Amino acid sequence: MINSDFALGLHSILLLAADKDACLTSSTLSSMLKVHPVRIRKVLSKMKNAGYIESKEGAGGGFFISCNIEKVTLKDIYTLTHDDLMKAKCHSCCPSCKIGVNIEKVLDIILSDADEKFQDYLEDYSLQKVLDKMQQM
Amino acid sequence: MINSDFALGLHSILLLAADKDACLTSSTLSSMLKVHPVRIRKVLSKMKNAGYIESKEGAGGGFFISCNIEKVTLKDIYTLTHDDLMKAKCHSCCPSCKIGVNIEKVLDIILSDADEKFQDYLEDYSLQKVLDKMQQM
DNA sequence: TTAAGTGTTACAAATATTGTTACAGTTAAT
DNA sequence: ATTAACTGTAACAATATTTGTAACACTTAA
Ligand code: FES
Ligand code: FES
Repeated sequence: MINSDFALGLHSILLLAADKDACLTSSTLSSMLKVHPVRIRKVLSKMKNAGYIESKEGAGGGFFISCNIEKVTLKDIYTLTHDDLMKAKCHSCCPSCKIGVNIEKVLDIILSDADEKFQDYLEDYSLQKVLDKMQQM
Repeated sequence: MINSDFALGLHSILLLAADKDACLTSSTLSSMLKVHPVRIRKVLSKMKNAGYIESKEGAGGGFFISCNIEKVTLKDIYTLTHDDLMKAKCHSCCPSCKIGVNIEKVLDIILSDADEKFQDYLEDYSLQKVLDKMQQM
């Protein structure tokens, strides 16, 4: 459910959020996070499309924060980094079974409800709040 | 978060739960679920250790339900099929950063709280309740 | 005694994730 | 205007994870 794009994207955006004036290149982030620059750009491009950060091409370019970090939450990062809803990889099974007909449907309902609860929880954490929580430790 | 052992295990145990007298072999389940018998046995052996089902070796053997299906919940199946708690695959990053020091710790706290909420939700669904819900559709 | 099962390990194949290369486009500085 | 330092993307390679297979010891019923 939580994939590593989430961790990577969050880590990056927190780094940008921590200093509103910072303009970090994918190469800089890359060496900080020990992850390939191209992957950084891919993940950050989603955040860019969502309007959470901006990027500047060319020499002296890079990425910088462009959102209200009190408003953007972990839920936002979560949705951005997860294409499909949480879904059990159901195995195709005999449609003749009384069970088979509905099990996938039922699981989908239950899991998407659970996912909703999960996201509700994440929604309570703005980037700012996460940053604050880190200070307190 | 939800892996396919969960779906596979749940599907199997529901099949057993649906008929208390049924004794299904891994081979039968295998052809119903289109999954290799050995994998079925692996997943079911966990359920056996937990006491939710029993198995009988030798000719005429197989798996059958041995728990109160009003009591065993999706949470139980979930715990059984997930070794680690939900954990963000954090990338090792410079421990010199003010952020780096705590980001992993904070994420762990937040995610394990969220996981708890998620499991609380799953705990509401007993196997019986899932079976009932399937009838209603 | 044999056929039909489970239990478990070791290994192979398939799939998914991650890294790499390549290159077109953009910008700042010289 | 040329160059160096960037982003944006796509195609491909390497790695890691998941899933399937084969092998074999052990158990039980017929
Ligand atoms: S095998 Fe899925 S219910 Fe029949
Ligand atoms: S790179 Fe993770 S916080 Fe420094």
